[in-house]
Amino acid sequence: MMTRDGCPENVLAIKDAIEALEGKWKILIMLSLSQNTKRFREISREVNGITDKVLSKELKHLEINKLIVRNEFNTFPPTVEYSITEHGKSLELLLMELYRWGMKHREEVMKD
Amino acid sequence: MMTRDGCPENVLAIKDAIEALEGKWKILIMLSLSQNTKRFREISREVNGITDKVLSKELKHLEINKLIVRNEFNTFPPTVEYSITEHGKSLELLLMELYRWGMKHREEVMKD
DNA sequence: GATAGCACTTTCCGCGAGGATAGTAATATA
DNA sequence: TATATTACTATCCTCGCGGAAAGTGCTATC
Repeated sequence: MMTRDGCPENVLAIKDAIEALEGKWKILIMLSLSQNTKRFREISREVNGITDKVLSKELKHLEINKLIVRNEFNTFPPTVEYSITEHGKSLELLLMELYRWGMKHREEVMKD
Repeated sequence: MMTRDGCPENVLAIKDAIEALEGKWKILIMLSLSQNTKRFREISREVNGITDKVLSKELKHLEINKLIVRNEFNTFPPTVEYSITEHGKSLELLLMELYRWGMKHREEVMKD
């Protein structure tokens, strides 16, 4: 894995994985939606401190990455529902690994 | 894992893990050092396009995170060696997982 | 005597992410 | 009649990342 020749293409896949998760909000939004389908305003209330503009952008990003789906009903005050896809659920394993390493990492860095 | 109550602390560990790896250069530097101990100029030649300033910053970041060690010899033209720590090597598994999910992710996103 | 190499640091600069705020159409409620 | 709600979009502004380029102290080489 960590070999010279593996560099370019492997790194691209790794970067794609990181990019799908990085930033201040994506994980929080995914966790919020992992409970169940939610509407825009519900998410914005749950994910503390996020602005509408940023939430809207992040949701689009997650949708393009097929981690969530958007469902629009043309009701009179607009109704839009967001839910996690199967692919989105497959993140759970990766998040577990990140969590595991992250914990080890914190211990390692804390101890002088 | 992806439960409501797990949110705050789990997310911190996950974010630490992501933060240790995110950005344009960290993974490339780690891959370069995973081969063997190297000097500043060697890394800068191998990691294509990085500037001295950024490389210097990234190396500091990696050192603080105990993923690499810096060894300074006070020779007349300065000699400094960087090498991977045991903790740094423990990244390999995580990178494998990121790679695996990243590949699945690319397939998923590519197919319409 | 000029130049190159090393491991940085410093300064300047541009761009983009993201925060704050306000606006939109349409309806229900007070 | 005024206001709240919904899911956004638009505008403005600030901050920080990261690139380009040059400087530093000292030596070895041409």
